[in-house]
Amino acid sequence: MENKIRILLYEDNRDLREGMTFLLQATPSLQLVGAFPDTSNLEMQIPGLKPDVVLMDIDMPGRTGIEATPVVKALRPETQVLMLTVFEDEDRIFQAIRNGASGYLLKRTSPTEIIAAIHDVHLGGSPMTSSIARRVLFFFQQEQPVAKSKDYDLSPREMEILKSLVKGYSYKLIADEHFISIDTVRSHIRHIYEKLQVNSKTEAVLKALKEKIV
Amino acid sequence: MENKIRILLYEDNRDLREGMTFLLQATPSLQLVGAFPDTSNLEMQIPGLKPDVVLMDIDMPGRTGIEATPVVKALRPETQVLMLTVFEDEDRIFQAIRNGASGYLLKRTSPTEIIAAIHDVHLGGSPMTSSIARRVLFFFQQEQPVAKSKDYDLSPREMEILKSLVKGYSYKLIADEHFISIDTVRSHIRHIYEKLQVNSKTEAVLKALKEKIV
DNA sequence: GAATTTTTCACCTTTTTATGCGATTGGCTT
DNA sequence: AAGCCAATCGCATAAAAAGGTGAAAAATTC
Repeated sequence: MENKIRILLYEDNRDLREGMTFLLQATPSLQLVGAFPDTSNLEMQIPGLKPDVVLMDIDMPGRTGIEATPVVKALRPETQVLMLTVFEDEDRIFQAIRNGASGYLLKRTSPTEIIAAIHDVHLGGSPMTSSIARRVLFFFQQEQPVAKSKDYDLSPREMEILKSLVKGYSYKLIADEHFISIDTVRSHIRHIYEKLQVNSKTEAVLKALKEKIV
Repeated sequence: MENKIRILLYEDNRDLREGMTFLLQATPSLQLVGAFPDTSNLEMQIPGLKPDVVLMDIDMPGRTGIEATPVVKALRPETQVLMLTVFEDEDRIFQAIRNGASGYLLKRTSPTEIIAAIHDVHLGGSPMTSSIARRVLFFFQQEQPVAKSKDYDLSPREMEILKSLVKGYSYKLIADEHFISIDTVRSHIRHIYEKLQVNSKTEAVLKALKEKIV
């Protein structure tokens, strides 16, 4: 069998910590390398214990799990952080995600699923309860209300040239990049302007960016 | 027992469709109200069959599942759409999500899990494979590099001019907008270029947008 | 109140863009 | 075979933008 997955647990509630410890130790594929009630020695423990997966409670005295997460990622980027919490509020979820957490489980998740989730993050997945996933998706849907990009019917070549414009290139550079003469670049850009209904590089670039035609 | 969950299936592959049909019909809590190889009659089927959950293949002849999803949500917002696909590429995932899909499963997901996922969406969750969840999370983490908006030390006036540049204005327009001479505009823009380390309007605009100094 | 920065303006030169009016080739359609 | 369009190139002109140099009033900082 391959090497055991090294687990480090941060959980302030003693009963929960001991319960989890028992669960983790009972699982042959996992190796619990530490279990602590707070993250005060995080800076020593992460490099020392080299965990593959950190199980992180959110509410802990001192530094919260959310605050500790980016520290873990900074100390050891390959370590995956799995948040474990009783709370399901939006703010915490997004903070944790932005801080680099790779998964987000509710504590009422069954032991079997927790074990499965640990394997999951270790394999590059992001386990989360489906209710949390829904919140994340919902947030996404809010984000980009306008995903429809009008069709300006640019030819393939014109599209390439437009992409170069969006890189901020001059006509000369674009010509070199595509091995065509500067007059050809002019020609293409003329057509692009017609189709996009603009008449300057800047306008074309802005339109391309705003309407995501690049 | 409560009412059965009404399922509508769109899947062009006949074997898969029949397999799914069998699976769904064998599940007492679900009621398959239709199974079609394409979405050509979507506009009739959704209001007629009133599905609670639509299982939507992504690749179908005619209208793809991604295109059909917003139509479903428009026709019947309370219907949950669950994408079923063999593909795991970023674009499709995000398109589907933005178009209103509530879950995203890979076809290799086991029957048990598919059934579980259906119950899940119906209860307001968003089941997705953990690998897809990872992509979604990763996208989130990318999103906000807001923290580091370098300080280019632009003066208030220069900032205003830069904003006008980002609107795509010409020197002349900017001069008019701010009631100053075109030479003054030039002067400001020169200073902006120096500070931003660029030497064209387009580059300045791109830098302003990318680094959010506007 | 002296020094510095910001904002304003001017003039001049060179480079880059925008636009008009061509043309040729090759591929695809009818 | 005729016609269309995409992609290539050329030349010419005008407009816009970039870059150099300088300078003076106004505001801010020290």
